[in-house]
Amino acid sequence: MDTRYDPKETEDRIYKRWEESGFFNPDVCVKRGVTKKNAKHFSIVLPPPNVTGTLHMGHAAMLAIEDIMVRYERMKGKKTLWLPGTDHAAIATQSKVEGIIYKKEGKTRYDLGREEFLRRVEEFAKESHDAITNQVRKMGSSVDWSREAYTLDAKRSRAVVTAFQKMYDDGLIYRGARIVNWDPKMQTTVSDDEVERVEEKAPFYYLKYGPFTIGTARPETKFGDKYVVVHPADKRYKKYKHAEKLNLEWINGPITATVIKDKAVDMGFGTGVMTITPWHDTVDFEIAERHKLDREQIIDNNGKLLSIAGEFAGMHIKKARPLIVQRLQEKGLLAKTDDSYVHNIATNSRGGGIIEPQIKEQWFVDVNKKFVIKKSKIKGVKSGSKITLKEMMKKVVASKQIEIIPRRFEKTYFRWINNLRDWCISRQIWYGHRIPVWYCVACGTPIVNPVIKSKWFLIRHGETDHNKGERMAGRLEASLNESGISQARKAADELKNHNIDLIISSDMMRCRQTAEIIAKATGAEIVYEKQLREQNHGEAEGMLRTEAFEKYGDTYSYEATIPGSEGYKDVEERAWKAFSHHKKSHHHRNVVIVTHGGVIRTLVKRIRNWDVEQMLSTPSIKNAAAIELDLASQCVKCKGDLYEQDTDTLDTWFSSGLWTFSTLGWPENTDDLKTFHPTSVIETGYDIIFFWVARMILMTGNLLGDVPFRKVYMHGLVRDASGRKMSKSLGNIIDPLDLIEKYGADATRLSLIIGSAAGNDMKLSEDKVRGYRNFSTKIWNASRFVLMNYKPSKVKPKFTAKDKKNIEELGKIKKRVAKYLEAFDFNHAAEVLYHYFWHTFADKIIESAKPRLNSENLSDKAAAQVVLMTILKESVKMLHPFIPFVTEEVWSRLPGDKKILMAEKW
RNA sequence: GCGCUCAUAGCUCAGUGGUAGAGCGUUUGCAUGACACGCAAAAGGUCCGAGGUUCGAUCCCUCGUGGGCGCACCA
Repeated sequence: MDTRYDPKETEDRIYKRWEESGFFNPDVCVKRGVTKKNAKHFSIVLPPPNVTGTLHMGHAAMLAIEDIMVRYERMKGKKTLWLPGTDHAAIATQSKVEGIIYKKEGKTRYDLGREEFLRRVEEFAKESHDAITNQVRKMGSSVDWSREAYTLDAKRSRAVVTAFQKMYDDGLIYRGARIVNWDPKMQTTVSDDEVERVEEKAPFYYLKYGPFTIGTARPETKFGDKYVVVHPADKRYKKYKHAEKLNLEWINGPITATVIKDKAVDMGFGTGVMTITPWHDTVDFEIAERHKLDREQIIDNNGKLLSIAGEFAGMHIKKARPLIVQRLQEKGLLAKTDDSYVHNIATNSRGGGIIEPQIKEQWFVDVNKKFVIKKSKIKGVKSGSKITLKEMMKKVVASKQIEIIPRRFEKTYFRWINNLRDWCISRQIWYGHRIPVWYCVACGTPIVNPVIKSKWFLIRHGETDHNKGERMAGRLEASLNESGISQARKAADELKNHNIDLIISSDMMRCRQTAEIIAKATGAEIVYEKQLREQNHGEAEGMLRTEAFEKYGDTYSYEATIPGSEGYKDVEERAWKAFSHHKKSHHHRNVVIVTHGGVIRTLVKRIRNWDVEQMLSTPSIKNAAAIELDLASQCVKCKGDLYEQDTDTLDTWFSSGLWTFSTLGWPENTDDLKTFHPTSVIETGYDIIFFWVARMILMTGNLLGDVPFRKVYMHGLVRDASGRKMSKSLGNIIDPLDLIEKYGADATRLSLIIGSAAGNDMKLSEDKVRGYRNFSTKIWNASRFVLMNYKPSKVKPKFTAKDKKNIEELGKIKKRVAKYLEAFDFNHAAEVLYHYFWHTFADKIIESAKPRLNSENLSDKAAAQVVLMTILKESVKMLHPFIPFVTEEVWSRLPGDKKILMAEKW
């Protein structure tokens, strides 16, 4: 044995041994007699790391703490499960991948299209996943890999859909138009919690608004402001009555303003007068709600001004602002400018842009609506009683059914719940769970999670030279040109993923060719249908559009205008008849309909229940573009049977909120669910108490009528040696893998445990890690010494009083450590052990044993040997949860049975 | 503005209603048959300030000072 312990040589080998032993899996522990069948359970789900990259020191701390708990409980004989997994982290991952692609290829997600973009994200997520699971192993985490889960895998997706449906049925999920946080950069809504306020210095303008002076930092929102609000108690504006109308000159000319009195106004701020923009401000929105005021959209989804802005319309707000100020100045409406104004602007914390509030139709979770809690396991709430999500969330913590460690975070928790508004759960990003709602194509009625009988695709043929040349090609035959062929191939490629059974195609050449390409890719049979032929243009066949237009007038009319031709009306009749007929006979098959631009327009008109005008004002779809429809049971409202799924995805926290039970097999009532839920502890950083902890409580309360966990243990943030947050921009990030490489996982773990209390941030320096690396070496060498002096003999040991005292002290240490561990005080547990092993065992007990080990008095010698071995064994066992690798390695070299240390009795 | 939190040795941090602790660092000895990633010693603190409760406060309470964090507002 070497005088230096080499973690690099040891750790991977030992982790492999653990994995192969199967003892990470509680079922194996029971089967192999390590755990009793009827033992109590101890379960933790690993807070799933985001697949946005690799693990940082915070994750390392989390893994260290959880592994201590888990190893301790396992050694104490509990049926112990630590369930690992990863989180798709929808918006964060998408944002990250979008950034990478843009940087590398200069392309946006729209350039790639939904399918290709998602493929790229999945690829990235896979790499992250592999890096993460490798790191989790390197840390020595005793997680049960056989149960590993991903928030976006099939089982978890099923849980998400089931959850959505139940909450929808309970009336807790609703769709409504409300003001939301819109991120123009990522083109999506974000939840209130994901909005991060950043300080900004901006000029503050005082504007003349009739007899009033109003202040604003955002003149570009002011176009539509026609309400002027003052506090009802403000004496300065006493002479203006509520609802009084005033005519005044504004940015783009004279307007009529209405005076509103509302307490939301802060009399002390600025002039105490404000105008409101309900469409783009939460407070203004609420004022408008209270007084039933008009709302008007000023800024579009891209941050550009709408037509209300007059000549500024179409301009980005950033560009428009100085011009608008200039205009105001020219009109004499600018009273003064304050350049020292500092305010907070809302940004999307997940790598997005500056938030522009918008009123949008979105899906929400209603936190104030009562629902019936059917089978309640919540203290103080009877089965069958009614409760709101907010009330339930408060109750479980107030009643101590869930204990938060450290206690002070309860206050933070309650505060958050009190301020909680309905949770916007729909996102316009692509990576995530599609919202499981379909809309009837004809009337828009929503249906949650319907049984889809089949998929129907309407696809236009690929390009021909006639298309390209803007020629009237109705019945005129033409074949695909080169780009038409490649368009068709691309379309066929995507259709491959949909198990196409049948292709119904127009029998004209351009469609036949397209259909054949699709058939080749999908293996589906083709049926030709004459009724799907393109509109007959009669005399005008072969003419340029412009020529025909001159000669016959409107060539796009509903009624036929060209001699010998069909109008759209005629096409609609035959095409719809054919479509309906095929739909009836092939409703159980996935069908691709290949036809022409004009035919698709008329079919879409029928399917979507449009009027003629709407059809005519909607342009033809592009060559080889497809419309995807789902066929399901008849719509309750209009009897239609074609549906489209909502294109939005769910907030990532919707799926992670189910984590404690979706990982255990819910909605199936599995053995795992019965055994391990509610979980014993959730251990996480205090920074995600709202995002995650609170939402798990919310979801579990509604879906299971229970709590997700008994205890919440929150660790602090890991900071650098001078207390700064570790971040890329500061360049002070310490990679856990580097530390492990240099000093070993044991040392890395201990340095994250000792000297840090629950909920308090910890500072980490390499010096500290080095110190604990030295401790590993100490254990190694002390063990070496005990071993090389341990020669079992037949002589009966004769123990001294000191020996007995030492053994007694060992027992006391054990009790103290256990007490600390059970109080989640890992810091002290580890410190006590550290101190005991080094300064009591190694420095005192071993030192004083040295002469006895060389003694001629054999029974005294034997006693010394036995005492040293006993203490060593016990110490190594106690230390194992903290520094599993060295202890396991030492254990394997001790005499006696060769059981694995992680499965020993503590 | 509301709330939380921290202030103890040079540094990083534990801690307790009764004479102050650890690691690292510093100083001084030691190549002592486990270990120099070590051993043996040592120096080093008005426990942020003021007041209060108490027989007694570093600890409990109040106020203050200075850091950190969260939430809300920001027209």
